[in-house]
Amino acid sequence: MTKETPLDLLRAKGYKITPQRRAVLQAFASCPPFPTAQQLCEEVRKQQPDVSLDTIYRNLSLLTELDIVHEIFRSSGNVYELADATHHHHHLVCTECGHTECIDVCPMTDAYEQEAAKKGFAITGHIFEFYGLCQKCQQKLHKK
Amino acid sequence: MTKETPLDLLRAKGYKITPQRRAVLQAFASCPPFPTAQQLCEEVRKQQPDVSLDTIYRNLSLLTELDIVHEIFRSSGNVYELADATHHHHHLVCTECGHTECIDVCPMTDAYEQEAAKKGFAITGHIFEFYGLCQKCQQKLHKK
DNA sequence: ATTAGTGCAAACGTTTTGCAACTAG
DNA sequence: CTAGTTGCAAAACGTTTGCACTAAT
Repeated sequence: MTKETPLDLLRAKGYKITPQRRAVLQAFASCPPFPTAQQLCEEVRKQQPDVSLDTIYRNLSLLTELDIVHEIFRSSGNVYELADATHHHHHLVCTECGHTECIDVCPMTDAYEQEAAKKGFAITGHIFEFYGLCQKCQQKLHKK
Repeated sequence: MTKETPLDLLRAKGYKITPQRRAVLQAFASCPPFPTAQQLCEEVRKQQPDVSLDTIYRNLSLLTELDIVHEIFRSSGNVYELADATHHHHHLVCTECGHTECIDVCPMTDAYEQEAAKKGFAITGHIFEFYGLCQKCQQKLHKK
């Protein structure tokens, strides 16, 4: 029942703990929710001005592979969230401004797994996202 | 109860019916399901060799805006589907090869709308996608 | 010492843009 | 006629790659 930290997991898999890697993980705490690679990079650069954006990308893709972070596709660049910190949830995304909030519901059931299995699919994950207009954007559009 | 065709809708909104636009709409029929802009372009070029890819993009974005087609984000380039032809459904996507199938279930309920409304969101749409491995890719990975 | 990780620069693929020419209504 | 549409070329954007150098183990 010991909780494995991201760093433990990296070590366990034989990856090195570099200052850059530490910083990427920490950056999530001080970034807006669902940061882009860019935003994370800017955050990391406050501590380590010389990190390169590609290092951020490389680490994000490693962390995604290890399921330490989740990568969420957006038409205008992907965003990330720390996996372990958050319990399972889904998102409300404003189609105007991109503002994102979490919503504590999940429709996933065994029935879907079975439905998928009929087609030969083994489900490993799912996304359920709502698109709409946040309050601000509703007002803005109303005035026009 | 008259069914509005995509062309009617375009006309009604004051957009012109160009050969390129017709061809894009037709291309969906002869393309693999969930084509990319590239694939649609190649299909259109069989009839009209000189269409430019940007015209395809411009039309897809217009058609998406009018909800005639749906744009689905993928990390490796977005894909499209004709909205009207298909009843409401969701997708199974293979994370290895990208193979996509439809699944005839939808968990959307009023309860979600209300939950979202509490946070000031007006929901306009949603996506529910399952990720996993298709049969082929399961076998392939098993052999390794 | 060894292997993994880094920064740099350049490349990549998708999508968007400005513009002058064209065309459907 | 004329507003909307096109093709072209170039750019923008997020992301990935090859390489020689550096650093964690």
